[in-house]
Amino acid sequence: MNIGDAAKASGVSAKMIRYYEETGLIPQAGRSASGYRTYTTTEVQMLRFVRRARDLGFTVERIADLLALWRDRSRQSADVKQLALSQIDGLRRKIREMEDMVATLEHLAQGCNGDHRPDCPILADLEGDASVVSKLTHTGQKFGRH
Amino acid sequence: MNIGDAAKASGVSAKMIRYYEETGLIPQAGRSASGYRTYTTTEVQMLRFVRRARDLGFTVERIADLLALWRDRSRQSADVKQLALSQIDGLRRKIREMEDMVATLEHLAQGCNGDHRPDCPILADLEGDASVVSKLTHTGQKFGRH
DNA sequence: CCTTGACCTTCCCATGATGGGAGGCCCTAT
DNA sequence: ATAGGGCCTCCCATCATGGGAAGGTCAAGG
Repeated sequence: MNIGDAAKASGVSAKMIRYYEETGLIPQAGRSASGYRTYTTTEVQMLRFVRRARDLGFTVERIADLLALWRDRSRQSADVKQLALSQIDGLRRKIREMEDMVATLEHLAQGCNGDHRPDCPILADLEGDASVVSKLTHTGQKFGRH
Repeated sequence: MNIGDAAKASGVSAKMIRYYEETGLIPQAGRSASGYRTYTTTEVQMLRFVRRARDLGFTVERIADLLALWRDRSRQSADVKQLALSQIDGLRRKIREMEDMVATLEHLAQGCNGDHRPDCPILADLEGDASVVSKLTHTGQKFGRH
């Protein structure tokens, strides 16, 4: 089948299929006499694998590792599990960071009455404590304020 | 003060300060006779504002909106709050997506014994159901499997 | 048989936020 | 005067993805 059908069947866009091939994530596809890439069901399955792994947040680099293990029939499941667990760790870390942001934003938004008046603790917080700035500019000061 | 000190005082790297200026997020800095950018405490405060907003996950584009409101003394706090709430929504959506990934990965990892044997439900899941592939390749089939 | 439209090819460009580095000028302290 | 550190601009890279142009290919229908 041609790249368009492989894209539909795998959920990976034709653009990305070419990109994955170019960067070596997947092997080079066969070519028809006229130069069209051709795909077998096995190759489509590999593309689905990639797609699924992307959906789970793996980077392309990690997916290369996963594909290597996939192909390696003498792999140890511990190696696969390790990749999955470290992926979970990475996701959890990012989740925590974003949860912190949400908590801060909620706190700030809660203090903002959200009406026609200009006063807003959100901006006040972003603006920061002016004393912090002057303190920092004091250490290593070369120019006075002007 | 020069860009290096402004960077230290604001927590924004000199590289990024130039980038923000180039893209119009912040106004062009003044220049010394020799062409060095010079910064006042007011400008450093603006940089701190940007930095803080970045820490809260706002994109540079959103920060431009925030800065506009910051400068607008006749702003309505409702507008600021709206930006904050929509930022919270965006973060929550991403958090939910990642939590789904974590849940799936945990489920898969839990079923993987993680030993020396090659069998692994994680890979099996990524591999997908072969019947799905053949079903998809059947609809719109142009080439048989070979 | 030829046209039409859908598909494929490669190549270049853009995104967003950030960093690295080269080549060259400037400033200050020794 | 020289050394070192700081600053300047310009170019390149990242990561995964899409857009689009210019041109070749293929199948269907007139």
